[in-house]
Amino acid sequence: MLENKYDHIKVEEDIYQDWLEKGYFNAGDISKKPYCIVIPPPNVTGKLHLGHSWDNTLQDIITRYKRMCGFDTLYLSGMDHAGIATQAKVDERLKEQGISRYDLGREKFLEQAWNWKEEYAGHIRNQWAGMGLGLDYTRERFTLDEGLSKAVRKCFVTLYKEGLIYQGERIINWDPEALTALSNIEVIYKTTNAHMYHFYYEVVETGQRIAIATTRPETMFGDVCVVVHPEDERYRDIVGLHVINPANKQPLPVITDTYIDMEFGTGVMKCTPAHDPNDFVIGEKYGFEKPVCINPDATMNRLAGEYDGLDRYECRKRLVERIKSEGYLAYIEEIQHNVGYSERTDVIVEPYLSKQWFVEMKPLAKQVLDYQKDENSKINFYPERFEKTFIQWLENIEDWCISRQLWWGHRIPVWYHKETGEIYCEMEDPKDLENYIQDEDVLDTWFSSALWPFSTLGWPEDTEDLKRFYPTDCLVTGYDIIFFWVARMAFTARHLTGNRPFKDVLIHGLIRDELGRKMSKSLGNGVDPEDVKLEYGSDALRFFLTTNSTPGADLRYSDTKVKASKNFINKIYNASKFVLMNIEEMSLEDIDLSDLNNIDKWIIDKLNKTIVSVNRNMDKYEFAQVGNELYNFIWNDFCDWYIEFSKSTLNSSDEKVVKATRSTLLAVLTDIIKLLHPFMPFVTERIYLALPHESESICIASWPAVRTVDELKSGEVETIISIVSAVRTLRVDYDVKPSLEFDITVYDENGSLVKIDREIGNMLHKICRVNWTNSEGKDLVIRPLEKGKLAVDTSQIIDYEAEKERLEKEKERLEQEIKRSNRMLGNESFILKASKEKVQKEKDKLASYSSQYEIIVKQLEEVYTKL
RNA sequence: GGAGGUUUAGCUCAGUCGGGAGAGCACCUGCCUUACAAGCAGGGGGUCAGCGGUUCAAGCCCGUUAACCUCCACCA
Repeated sequence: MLENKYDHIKVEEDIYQDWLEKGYFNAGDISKKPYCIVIPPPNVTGKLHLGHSWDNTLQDIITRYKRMCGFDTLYLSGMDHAGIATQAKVDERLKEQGISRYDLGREKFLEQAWNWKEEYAGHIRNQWAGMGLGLDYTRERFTLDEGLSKAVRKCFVTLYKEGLIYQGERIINWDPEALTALSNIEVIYKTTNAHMYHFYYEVVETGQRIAIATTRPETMFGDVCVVVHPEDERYRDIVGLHVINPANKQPLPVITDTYIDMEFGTGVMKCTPAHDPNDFVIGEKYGFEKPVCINPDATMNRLAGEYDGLDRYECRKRLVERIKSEGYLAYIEEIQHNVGYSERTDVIVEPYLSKQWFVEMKPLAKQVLDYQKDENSKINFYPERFEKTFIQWLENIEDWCISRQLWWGHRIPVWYHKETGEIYCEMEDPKDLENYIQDEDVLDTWFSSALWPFSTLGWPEDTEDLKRFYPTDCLVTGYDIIFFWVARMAFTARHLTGNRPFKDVLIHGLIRDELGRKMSKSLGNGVDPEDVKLEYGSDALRFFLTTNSTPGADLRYSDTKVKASKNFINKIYNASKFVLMNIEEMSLEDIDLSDLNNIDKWIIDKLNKTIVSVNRNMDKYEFAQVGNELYNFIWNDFCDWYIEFSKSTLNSSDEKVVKATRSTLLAVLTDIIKLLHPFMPFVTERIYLALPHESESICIASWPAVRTVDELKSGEVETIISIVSAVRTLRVDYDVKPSLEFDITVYDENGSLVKIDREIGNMLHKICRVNWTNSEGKDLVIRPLEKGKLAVDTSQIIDYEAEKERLEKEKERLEQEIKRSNRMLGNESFILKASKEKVQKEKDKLASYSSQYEIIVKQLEEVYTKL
């Protein structure tokens, strides 16, 4: 039995633990077809936020749906070591204790990091439990575990041997706080107020001055030349001569290159090959040295002379002052330009010449792009437009810097021979390990994430799980990580497994606060899923998250909408209570749908249509549609009409009628909670177990199928509904007190009296007293129905003036409709070109309008005689 | 500079095959009717951003303008 009042905390407690103990989420029934979604592994850096709740609920909905549809469903659990992010957190914790990671050393630091991981993995699992996620924990993986480390190594060694991973000295993005290289996409460009410094450079040979601009004067200690366009008349005379670098007084050769844009600035560029990617290319091209003048921690080095050891910005400040005092500062321009910041540490990234490991992306990207042209093996994006984003990025891809100067991560599987310097890169460690030194660096976190869909299933071993569940069926993730993750999984999968990593990608947006702002720590506008869960329940949060946006769109958190979801759940709970208290000791075997009355058949028919449509939309990941349909069916059709009708039929003296109603109530409710289960697993389980049930848990119950019942007489229930609605409206129009009596007569479209069903009588009885008599000849209010009309004796209360106004208004509306309809039907092209059904439909409408119009006009005449 | 998105009721958003504009919340009126006041019944409210085109028919397709948003690239 259900508790009298719906209490989400009580309903949601204990259920999850039971599910886990029974092992419903553990895949392995090989008699069924497999279905697999791997969880996007959350970082073990902290608690999960609302974005995770959204992402995970979508995955959970799909897998619960598939499980009920009879698939051997694997929703694979796992977490990500999150290199930089976690290392920063552990650093921070150590700092609170007054120690740095260098005090500890690599080994001890990693111990700390593993402790951190265990701690946060526990928090994360608790949060998953709170959200009700049907994860298979027996297969849980961690990006740094043994198996995945092996996969990472296999990937690295393979690509290395194919020449697709290489070591090179390039300009990379350097994070001077984390002291590591970053990939291009880990740099966030922000428009920043800055200065453009224009300095004078004196030509050695002639003494003339030219102006050159820079935004980063401190890098001038690394300048090797100045460059002008070969066709630039202004500088023709000084090409081949030298200018004095005002920073260090060293002469710089003036060279030409067509890279220079004559229109930009003064048309002269200083070239700093070690601190700028474009300058690097020029430096390479002309064989210049590439002097580095900044240290990894963003202080200046010896090349900066008197500024040696100073922070880069302090150096900039002092250098500019000095140059100014020496008379070589032309002017300082206030500008706005894009400055790169580290995604993780938010410090300004330094473009920096450094020896790093790279993946050559062009050939790998090409494989994916070719593959996207094959309808049968491409990755299908939902919504489709994100495929374009994906493709454009791959088409313009640059090599991926994968080495990181961190400790927390996969150590690069490369050893250097101590004497020969020869490189060793194999699956096994070198036999004579003492003769080698391993590369100090670790791999980008995304390098291991890129293998996630197959590494978690056992790759590179040819495991049963890999054979069975790979390629996975669907990946659910936000559009913000298509580049970081989706694209990289696509190419590793294609190259290493010869397959797509997943058939479908369902993309969602970002979750925002009530005002549409991104949720962030600095704004303090984050909403904690735990708080929402406590106040409204996990089911309500899940229903809100998944039925309030279209795929790919952002979602605003809305307290009132979560509350509305909770109210919906309460409605279902109460409806279930009603059903339970009316089905007596009924069991599933007692359900008999063979002899139903029209209203029973009507709700079953509505249910059938709902099931068909829900299935279609579930398969398209259109969960907002599903939510809407279920909401309308349950609230409007089932609760507002069917349950209300049932209050009458349940009291019937005819046993058959009672049985049919009970059967229908139970059958429909059972299907309703099954249809809702993926969205709100807790409350539906609670109700399911309170009802007579087939399975020991709704998690493993079967998805509803369309039920066959005797054919429904079309339109009859709609007619009843329209009569009831018409009377209700009348009652309000005339402000009828419940004690007043109505005499009501209903005529069909041919003007014959319609016999009123007991159900209608009972429905109306709740709002006013109704007598079903032939009331001809009395003072009547007439209201047209879609077919036929309704006559009500309201002689005691009628207000002819008000009635006239209402009728005039209705007459006008009908006139408009008739006009519109006539215009359409009078249009030859419409008759000729529109489908037969459309034309017939329009004719039917016109007929209905016309008959209603006639009724109104006649009634209006009546009313005018009374005025 | 390139790409994409958004614009529909007071607010937040749906709108599938092109065929009479929808929901939730808010608002107004009346109801504690024995599942539910977290509720019931009734109601008001829209130039579907503007302009043009295609079509018998456009919120939907095409073009264009505007405002806002996002991503990518980025120049001394």
